[in-house]
Amino acid sequence: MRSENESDGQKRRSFIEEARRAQIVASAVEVIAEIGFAQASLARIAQHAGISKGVISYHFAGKDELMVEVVERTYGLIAETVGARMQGLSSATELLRAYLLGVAEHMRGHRTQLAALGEIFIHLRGADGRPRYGIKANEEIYRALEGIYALGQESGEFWHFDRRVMAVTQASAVDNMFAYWVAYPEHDLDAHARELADIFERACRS
Amino acid sequence: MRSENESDGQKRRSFIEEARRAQIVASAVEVIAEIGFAQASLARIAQHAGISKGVISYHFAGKDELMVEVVERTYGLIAETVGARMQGLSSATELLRAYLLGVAEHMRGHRTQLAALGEIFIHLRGADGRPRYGIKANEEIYRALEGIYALGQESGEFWHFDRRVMAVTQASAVDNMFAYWVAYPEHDLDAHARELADIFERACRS
Amino acid sequence: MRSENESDGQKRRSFIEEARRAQIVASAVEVIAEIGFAQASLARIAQHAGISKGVISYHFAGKDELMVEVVERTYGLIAETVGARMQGLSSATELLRAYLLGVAEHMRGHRTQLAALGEIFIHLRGADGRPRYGIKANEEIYRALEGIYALGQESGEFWHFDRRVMAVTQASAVDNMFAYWVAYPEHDLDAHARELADIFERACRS
Amino acid sequence: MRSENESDGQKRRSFIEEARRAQIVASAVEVIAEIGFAQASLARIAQHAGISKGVISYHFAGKDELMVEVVERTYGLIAETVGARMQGLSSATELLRAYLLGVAEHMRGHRTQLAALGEIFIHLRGADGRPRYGIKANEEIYRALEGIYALGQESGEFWHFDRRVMAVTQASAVDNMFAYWVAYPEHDLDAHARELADIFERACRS
DNA sequence: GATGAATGAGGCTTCATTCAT
DNA sequence: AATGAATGAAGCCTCATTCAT
Repeated sequence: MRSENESDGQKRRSFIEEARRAQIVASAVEVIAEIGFAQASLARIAQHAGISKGVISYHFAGKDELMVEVVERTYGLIAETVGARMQGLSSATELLRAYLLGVAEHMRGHRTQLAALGEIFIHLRGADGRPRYGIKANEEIYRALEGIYALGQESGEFWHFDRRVMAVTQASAVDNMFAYWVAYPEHDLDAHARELADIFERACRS
Repeated sequence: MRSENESDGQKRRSFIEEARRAQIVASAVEVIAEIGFAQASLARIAQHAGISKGVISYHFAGKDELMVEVVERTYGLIAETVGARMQGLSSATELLRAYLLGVAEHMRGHRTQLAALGEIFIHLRGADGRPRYGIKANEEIYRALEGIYALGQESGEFWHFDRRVMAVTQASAVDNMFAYWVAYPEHDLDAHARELADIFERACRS
Repeated sequence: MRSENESDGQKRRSFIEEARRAQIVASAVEVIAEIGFAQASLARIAQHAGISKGVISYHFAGKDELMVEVVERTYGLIAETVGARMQGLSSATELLRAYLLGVAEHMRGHRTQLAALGEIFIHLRGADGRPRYGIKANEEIYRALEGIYALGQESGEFWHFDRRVMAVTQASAVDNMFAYWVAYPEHDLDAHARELADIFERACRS
Repeated sequence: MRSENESDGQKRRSFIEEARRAQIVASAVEVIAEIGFAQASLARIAQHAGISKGVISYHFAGKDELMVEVVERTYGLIAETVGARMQGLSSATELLRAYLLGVAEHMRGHRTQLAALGEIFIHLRGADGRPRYGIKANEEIYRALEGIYALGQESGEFWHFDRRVMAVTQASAVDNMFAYWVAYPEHDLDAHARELADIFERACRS
């Protein structure tokens, strides 16, 4: 099993292995986005990639590792892109708007990945049977948003709402914006994001 | 199979059959809430109810029909209760607040059902493989909220936001409030609902 | 899964289930004796019994449970038969002879079961990967033999040898007598047992 | 494949190949002793040796050939060592004692190899599905012991017991002494061997 | 000589469903 | 009305072996 080599933190993956992993991840994304997590068996993912079922087992320790890698690759890209857009902004209002518009703009070009990500977040469970990415996995996002709110409340931009409730609300608004867009592809995602920015600006400002 | 009789819309179910269906539905709710939709096999539901696996097959055409019935029974109860609380109110602001507080109060006593409902909404798929209760199943709620928003916008209470976006946002805020509470049982649901009412009042008012 | 009912200690098995379990156990014994534990897949056991593979899964929680049941049924019968033959004897020498001759006589009519039992003892491993019936499973036999030796040493029949070493030696002598007989069916088992009784009488007597 | 050259009986192996084979054999011994024959896949043996899986396939015709080589190397060493210790002795009693003490002393320093050897003896099967080293593989030992017994019976040291039964018994006593020691590492192997020598002296002497 | 990659068979398990009683 | 029994498909995983580089 190739994947055991990772333990020392060094990337020991050959070029070809990296390519295969990427290919398999891409295939998984497409299959999951199309038929849903529960129906996305390794057999189907392999078939869609035009490879043997065993290849996946060779490159990944198991289905879980594959799914986690899908999440990491996809999610990492998002965080990177959006984070860059928020660089240099200082007012809480600007930060929130940049976040909303940025994440929407990035996702506009990655609908399949978005759909797959959502499926995995919802369905993937750990060996203990509990969701691997449940609500609790949002903690990082909640903290980040709460930080921005605290900034705004200190500067007087925002009123003294409960930051946790606001964070949960705003995060869910973003999640559902995407879910709505995945369900209704003709929906104008950018306009939705702008409207959301307006709504939360009003909801937060003092 | 008994269930074939339902097609004509008449209730032909005997008392005993009705009782069995209710018992099975209740068992399904508990099992799903505890171990999740994916792990809730008919065998486990039957075992938890203390009955034979075959009984479920006898009373329900299949697993799907059982799940649909779980949703209908549980969801119907909510709509009924919350609808009653909104009766007689006229201002849009009041209606929204009544809705938020009402649904939270009702759910506070039905956490198991809430958790099961969420699981089924997310997981259940039709014979075509597409989600049976996806975002599109929210259409009814969206319409209802949009109606209230239109009221408020006409009366001048609300500014002229995009009603669909606001509906999607508010519905998601409610859904996630519950999801958060299911994950963190010690979370103060009523306080969250009140805060949410404040937030959306600010977000909507002109 | 039927087998979950056992927990309360009551036998809730229907007649037909009991028959099936017996049939499956018998099939497992025959297959294991013939082709060995490692090759005895559930598929082959089912095929040899003329039933579907799923039937085994229905009646047994898993392969492990089946194997354990094979051991219990077979081993229990031996202990019962041999125990009865030793009843009423008092001198240590007599007890040892009765044990050796008794177990041999019983086994003479159960060679297939003996072979299967040996295979399972050697091969079966628990979930932790360690042998389920290793040497340590002989502890009970060792204790029983040591009891007899202690009797003989107190009465003066036996010299003061190390009881544990003698027990390990005698138990292994019996095990290998059977293994030899399984390998060489024409070998005279009863004569071997009588010779063994003579050998250990000389080895023990003071 | 290199190994095809062996057929003519000549050693055509290069130094490096010989080293590799020894390394692989050593790795196999360690892995088998630790996790058991059934779990000792080629992948694990290769990983433990720090080499690629393919190397094993390159140097050995298959898993079977590797296992056979493990046995031959390990077993050969034992026979050599113990044989040397018995050189020059003449009385049957002395020979048996030297054998028992010698093999125990040698094994005391080779527990890993002993454990691996036991695992292979028990598990390895030929292409026909029958055990490659079953009881029948003990024939050589039986013959050797029988030779000593014949010596003792002729010289009058021993009574006229059945030599085959005694050989099977004594061989099994030695095997199980080791198995017991592998299971209970703190067990005093040498003391066990001395006790065994006493026991069999009493069992054999006229 | 050595390696990484790929394969395909075979194993165990789970499960919704069907059926005879 | 209910049950226990049986089925067969599908899923994931392991592994010895083969092959191109």
